[in-house]
Amino acid sequence: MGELSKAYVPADVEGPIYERWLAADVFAPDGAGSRADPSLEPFVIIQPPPNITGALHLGHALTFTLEDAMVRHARMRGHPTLWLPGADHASIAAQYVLDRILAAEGESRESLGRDRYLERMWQFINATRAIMLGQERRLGASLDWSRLRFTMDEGSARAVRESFTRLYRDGLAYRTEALINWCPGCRTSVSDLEVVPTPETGMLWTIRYHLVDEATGAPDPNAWIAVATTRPETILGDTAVAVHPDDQRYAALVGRRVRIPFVERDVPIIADDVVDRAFGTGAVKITPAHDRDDYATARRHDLPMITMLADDATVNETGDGYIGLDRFEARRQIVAELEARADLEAARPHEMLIGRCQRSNDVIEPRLKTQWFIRTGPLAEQALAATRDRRTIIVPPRFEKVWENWMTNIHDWNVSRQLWWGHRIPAWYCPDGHVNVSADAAGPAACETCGRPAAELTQDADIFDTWYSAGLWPFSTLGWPDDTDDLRRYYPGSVMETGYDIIFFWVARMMMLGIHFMGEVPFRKVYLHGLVKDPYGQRMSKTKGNVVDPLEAINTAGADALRFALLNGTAPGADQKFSDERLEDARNFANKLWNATRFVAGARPASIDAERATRRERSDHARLGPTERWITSRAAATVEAVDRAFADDNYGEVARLLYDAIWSEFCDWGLELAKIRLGDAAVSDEDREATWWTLVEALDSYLRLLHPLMPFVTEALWAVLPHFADDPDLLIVAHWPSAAAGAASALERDPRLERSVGQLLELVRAVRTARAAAGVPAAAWLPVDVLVPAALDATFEALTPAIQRLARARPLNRVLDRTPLDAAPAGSLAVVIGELEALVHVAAAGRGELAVRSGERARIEKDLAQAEAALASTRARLADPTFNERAPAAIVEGTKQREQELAERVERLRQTASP
RNA sequence: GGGCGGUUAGCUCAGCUGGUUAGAGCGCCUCGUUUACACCGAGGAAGUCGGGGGUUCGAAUCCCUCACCGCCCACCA
Repeated sequence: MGELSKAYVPADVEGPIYERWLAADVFAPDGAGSRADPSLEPFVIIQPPPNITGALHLGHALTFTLEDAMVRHARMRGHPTLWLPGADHASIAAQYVLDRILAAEGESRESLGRDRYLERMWQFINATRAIMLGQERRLGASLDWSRLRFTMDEGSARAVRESFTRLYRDGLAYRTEALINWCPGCRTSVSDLEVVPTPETGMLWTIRYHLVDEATGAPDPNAWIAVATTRPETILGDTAVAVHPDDQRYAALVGRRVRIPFVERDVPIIADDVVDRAFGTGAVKITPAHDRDDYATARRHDLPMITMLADDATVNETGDGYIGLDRFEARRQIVAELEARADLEAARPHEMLIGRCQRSNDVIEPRLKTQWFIRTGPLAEQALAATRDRRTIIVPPRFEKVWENWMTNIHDWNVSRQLWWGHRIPAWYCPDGHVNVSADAAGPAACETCGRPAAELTQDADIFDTWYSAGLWPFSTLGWPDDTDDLRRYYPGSVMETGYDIIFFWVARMMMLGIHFMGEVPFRKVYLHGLVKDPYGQRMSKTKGNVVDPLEAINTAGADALRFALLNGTAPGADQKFSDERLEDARNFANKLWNATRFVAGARPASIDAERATRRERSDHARLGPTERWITSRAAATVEAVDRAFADDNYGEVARLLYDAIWSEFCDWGLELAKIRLGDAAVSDEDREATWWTLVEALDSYLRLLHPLMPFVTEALWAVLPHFADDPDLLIVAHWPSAAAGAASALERDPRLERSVGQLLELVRAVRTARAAAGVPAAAWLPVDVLVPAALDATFEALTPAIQRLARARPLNRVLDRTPLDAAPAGSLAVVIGELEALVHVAAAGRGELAVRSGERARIEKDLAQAEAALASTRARLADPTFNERAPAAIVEGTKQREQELAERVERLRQTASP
């Protein structure tokens, strides 16, 4: 047995313990210290590799805590566990961050050039990655560091090239010119998911387009069609005006032509269902190259598509008179000019949704680009089939609907990014326009179509969307495309744990790519956690300044406290508010546990010497009193309840259960009861030892149960307890209490005993209440008479010293019949608990008059009124024939019993209220 | 425009498939130098379970509806 310092200082225990785990090599499924049973199914967590861009936030802390709890739980149950650490290169996010750092130094992407920029990026991310991994250790994450991976390492690169080549070969990757989301700030395309619809008040302008006179070919100054638009600058790219086919107002105009101002282009008026007759003027300008609807309309009508914006969102060479102007400046000038020409019919504020870049917040411009796309239709179908036939389940289930909806309406995935930090698209183009896609890092030896030598081929300048390599994570990290042992053993994963906010970004892509390349789902279960918000329910963000730094929380309260605080408030898929109070409460809990263990360690009977106390012994059953059996039974009940909560993936429930069991049961009652026998000189050594071993037994179980949530403090405390011969040195690899070979499986439930002891504990509570109500000094001894039914006889006898001490009740007299109670003297309070009745003689403490004094009388009368009301409603129910007829017998019986108890309670209280 | 979640004590939340008098932590009030812990212990005050309707012997729990808050999805210029 070891020693515990008087004060619990998390910082002193956490660091050294993590080092011990590392030294013992217990994290890896095949580590030297692993005690995994190879015949059990491996438990594999797929974790979202965090972005290398910076420090971890509380959301990460929740992720790591949940996953670590899952892994530790499975590890203790004997499963080989694999939790593979990693980092995501986060191309657009990383470039965004680095660009800002460079800007502060007066440099830029352009000034450095691709090679030097990437060099700089590696420096940057190597530094941030080290910080990030250090934070994961501080949190206690039991990741298998021997398998550390990165989405930009060679293994990922190979998987990216190989997978993309196969997708291309299978017709699931294609290159085409299409309308994509362009972020002028990031200078790249982004996926639909990265466009954030932002409500804004813009303007809706009504503009006149003059009809072209069919005879002269000139615009008619007196004839026009008015269109409504929120983006007048796109006039420069208009190639038609559309009206609804059934709109009588414009029926005669369909087929006529109008003159587009500034660019002086004549375009047709067409009819299309897409037009909403009720909106604006009922006529819409069509700008195919810069609007999603218009693009679709143009394709139906075979209209020309004119791109009028450059990459930096200035007007390009097609925009006569406005060339080089920023889009918003061009808009301003165009509106002014239209007004000057009297072609601006109206202008009014308009509420609308503007697409903004998730990263840079720039207004996204839809525009035409030639890019690579993944054909998601067939892939999504497979992913849907997998969730529908439950090969992968989603927790909580309500997200299945969201999943279904998204997967059935999925669009093809634009994977080209005009960025530098990421995996280069493995496509090479020959001057004749032939496309070569190659899994070879060096590219094809020659054009596969025309045989031109490699030197004449040029590789696509673009890189992949970050989520492409992330989507390969579950198998690229296990050696794919090679057929490795790891891949065979650890694919598919058991649980994919992540926040619900990246279900589409990441989970969906892993499912689609995993099924396609591996022929089987990448994971059996998707566990989604919620967002961690500030105490006011606001999303934490750097700009709001309400971000809680996990490291700071760890430094002030300890990693265990942070972990417990996060889990204590969690339910699958539910957001939680995080506050200092929560953290403090968790820290207090760790402290409580520390002190309870310190007490148990220090309470070792002298008859067990230090040497003997290094080996765990089973408590001698014959010597266990009701107290000991109660402690054991409650611990057994907790094991059962915790197992159920784990099975339900309800980690918040696990936390609550253990908090209550350890604090309110084990500490408040168990330890206090045990102190009686431990400190009683009249008790035999053997009995005292049995009591102590009982405490060790219960505490040992609680530490095991709590370990997945609070690994550090439990590991430190477990070290001071005696262990069985087959226990390991470290709790992290010790058996789970309910596991078959569990060291603590001797715990047994005894519901009848729990009820008996429970009633006596209630008696203690009632005496305390009476004492407080009557204003009896805490130190004073109160005489108490108790009427004990035969069934409670033995238990009462055994617990008498405990009741005396805990309630400060002395003399504690057993009375044999009710007579003394019926003749309750003034200055005595009657107490009725289940089968027990008692009289607390407060008068004996010099407070007799208080029993009938106004304050106490009001109190008793209130209790009486409550009891009478309860009795009345219970009787009313029993008098109802339909209740007796339809309610289950057990309920009816219970209600009858209740009626009896209430009647007696009312009688007692009446006597007390009016002596 | 669809869809999801939430609404329980001053605050943060538990209350599973309907069944005694709805619970916990924090905060608040009273008391406490009992040899694990004041990051503690004992006791207490505090809730018409968002509103309305329904099903049922019985509803915080199931159904309908309304209100408010939050989120997701969606091509109305």
